[in-house]
Amino acid sequence: MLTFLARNKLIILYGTSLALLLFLVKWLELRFLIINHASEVYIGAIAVLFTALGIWLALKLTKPKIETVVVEKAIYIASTDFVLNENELTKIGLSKRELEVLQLIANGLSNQEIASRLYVSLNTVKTHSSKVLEKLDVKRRTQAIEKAKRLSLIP
Amino acid sequence: MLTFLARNKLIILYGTSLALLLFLVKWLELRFLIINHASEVYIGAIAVLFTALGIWLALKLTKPKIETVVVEKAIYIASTDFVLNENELTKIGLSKRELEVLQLIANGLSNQEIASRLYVSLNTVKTHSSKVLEKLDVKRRTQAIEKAKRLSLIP
DNA sequence: CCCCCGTTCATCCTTTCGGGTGATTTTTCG
DNA sequence: CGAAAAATCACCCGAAAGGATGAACGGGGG
Repeated sequence: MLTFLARNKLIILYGTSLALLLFLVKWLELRFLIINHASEVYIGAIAVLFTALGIWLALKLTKPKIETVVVEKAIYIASTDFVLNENELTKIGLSKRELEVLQLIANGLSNQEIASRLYVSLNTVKTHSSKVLEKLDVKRRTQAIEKAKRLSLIP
Repeated sequence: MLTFLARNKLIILYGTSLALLLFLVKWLELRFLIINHASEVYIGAIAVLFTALGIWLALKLTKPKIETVVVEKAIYIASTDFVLNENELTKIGLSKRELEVLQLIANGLSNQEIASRLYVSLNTVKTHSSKVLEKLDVKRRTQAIEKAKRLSLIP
């Protein structure tokens, strides 16, 4: 019931207004029929009155347009956690020992220092280091470091 | 003159319309005075006509109001942009050239490749490289890279 | 004018890295 | 169990990096 009133609010308003207007017209018509020689004033009044009514109705009936503007707001997230890229690791085929040596190289250790750290000989480290360069398809350890970080093999 | 017209555009338009309406009213009045017994129809027609005219005028004279609603949409972006740590750079005292060479070392270039890139001799690059190691207080370029990244001197 | 700093370049020498070749031992997997 | 892969080790040699020393030049500031 209330929804019916709300939905048809404009129609009811317009209908009531027209009914009132017709009543007003009839009433004015009867009064001016008595004063017969004043018909020109009567007509002029009606013209102005109903023009104003039309303007009022038009302003009431037009709804303002609603325009939605979407503004994208960038929120930056610092990503500092390293996650090993297992896919790349499998693809490149580094062994556990080779990856270990690569990490120590990237930490700035010399071959001899790595050998001491891992309790192996310098020759062993050189062998692993060479395999790392070969599998990463690079020419020197600085390139290996850069590529391994880029591929998320080392942090 | 033109500004007067532009500023009073509505007034002039409304006045002209009213003049036209009065003319129309007078004209209709003369025609319906001839057919005297049809005064009721005449009045009804005037009422409807001028209501429509008012509506038309209102639509022409008023622009529809546009209401703008701004909606913010959050977009999350991982922050990968490097920001140089100027404090550390000043503290360590690397020159522009030295920093440039360090960056190229970290990109995996050999000394000879850096020399070609910068149009200088290999000796010049070795000199800068040595100064970089000295100022960073490290023993080899892999250590320099690691430290420079840690201190946000290079991306 | 002198001093300092940055840039460039050279030379000599040492150390480290990287390529190549080969072998042995250990571990993993079908 | 046997084959393949991984790990370990050795040796030779050249390339590259790094240390030390020195010099020349230009620009800026006192």
